[in-house]
Amino acid sequence: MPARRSDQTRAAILTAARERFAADGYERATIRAIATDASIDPAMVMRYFGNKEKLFAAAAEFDLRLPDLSELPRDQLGAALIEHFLDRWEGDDTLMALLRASVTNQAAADRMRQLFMGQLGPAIAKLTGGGPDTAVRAGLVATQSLGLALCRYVLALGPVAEMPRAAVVAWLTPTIQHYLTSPDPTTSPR
Amino acid sequence: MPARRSDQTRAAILTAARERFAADGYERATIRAIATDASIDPAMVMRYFGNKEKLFAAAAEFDLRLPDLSELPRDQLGAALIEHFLDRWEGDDTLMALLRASVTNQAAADRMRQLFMGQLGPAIAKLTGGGPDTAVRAGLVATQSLGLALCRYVLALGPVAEMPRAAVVAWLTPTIQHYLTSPDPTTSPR
DNA sequence: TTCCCATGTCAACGCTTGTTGACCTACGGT
DNA sequence: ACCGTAGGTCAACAAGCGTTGACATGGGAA
Repeated sequence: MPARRSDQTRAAILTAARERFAADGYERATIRAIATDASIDPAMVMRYFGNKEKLFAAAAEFDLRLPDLSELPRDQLGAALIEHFLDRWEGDDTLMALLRASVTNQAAADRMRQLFMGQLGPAIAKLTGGGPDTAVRAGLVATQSLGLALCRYVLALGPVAEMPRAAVVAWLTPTIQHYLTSPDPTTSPR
Repeated sequence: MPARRSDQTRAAILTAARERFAADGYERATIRAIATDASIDPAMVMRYFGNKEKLFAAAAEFDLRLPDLSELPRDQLGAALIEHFLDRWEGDDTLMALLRASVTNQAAADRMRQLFMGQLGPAIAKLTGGGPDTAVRAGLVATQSLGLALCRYVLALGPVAEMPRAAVVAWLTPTIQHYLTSPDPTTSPR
């Protein structure tokens, strides 16, 4: 299939959509604004993507691209995961768009779930051997990762937003490491 | 000042507003829907609260009601804080409304910041003696607490949402304890 | 009773939104 | 040169929004 001339327009729309959804969330990001950013007519967006819902679905496609954790020394898992998350957050607004939208949009929330349960879950399963607590561990990592993103990038909570990247890694490493490798505290309360 | 008859209506509006903001976020929660829930006319909302912005400000008033942490044994701080947060989240939709709105609404984000920096910060300062890392510690506690709320109550991430309260406390206690009492890892890297 | 003000109702406004369909334009194959 | 079609423009639609102002009502003070 030859490269159509319209692919350029499609790409421009997707980029503008990602930026708007990331900055404004699902409902405040208007098709008109996205079209203006992409220097085209709003009707083009409809022609290429059908409706706003499908546009978001296309713009919010994302892959965590998790490295193979089973090849890492066990005590470096936490640091590696955080570094990777920070990498995936910066330089691409897709996760930002996903987070901002997932709070009020059902489809975005679904995709967020799929990201952390369907991608992070299996990656962790390779470490734990697929024990029954695997999903719980993935969920716990999600709470800390998303909480960090929320406070650092969305809410811009002073100290968290200004903290240098190295400090974030230093503080969060033990936490993630704990969720990944500590024995399940609910099976042996003491 | 005698109890006016309208106070009942005001209260009904505020309750309905909190529920709608909590369930739908700021923009999708409409004044018309709130008025219907409160069994009154939309114009009443305007008369009592001026506009949507002020209605939200009134509905989202909140106090963390943090206990005096300095009276607790140092090794029970983490568990006590989590228990308290879970208590404040359940049985009152205000925090839910605040979280859902703060992702797209500036005023809500401001209030969230004020909650965690202006209330949690000072409470932690009484523990650390007000060192320069106090605000950072408060921020870190915020990341884990809000991340938990996001995954458990908003996104309903399977395992995190279904985990019994006791399991949440058991898993998160070491994390919060770490943020509160561990020596700053950035000042002595090794 | 009379009057007044707090309380509440109603219909409409101006605006923005997602979405649609009719229309224009230009270029590549024949 | 012709023409079909991919690509793009334009104006308008219906619906929903926050918000407003004119109008009803009803109970307590005089």
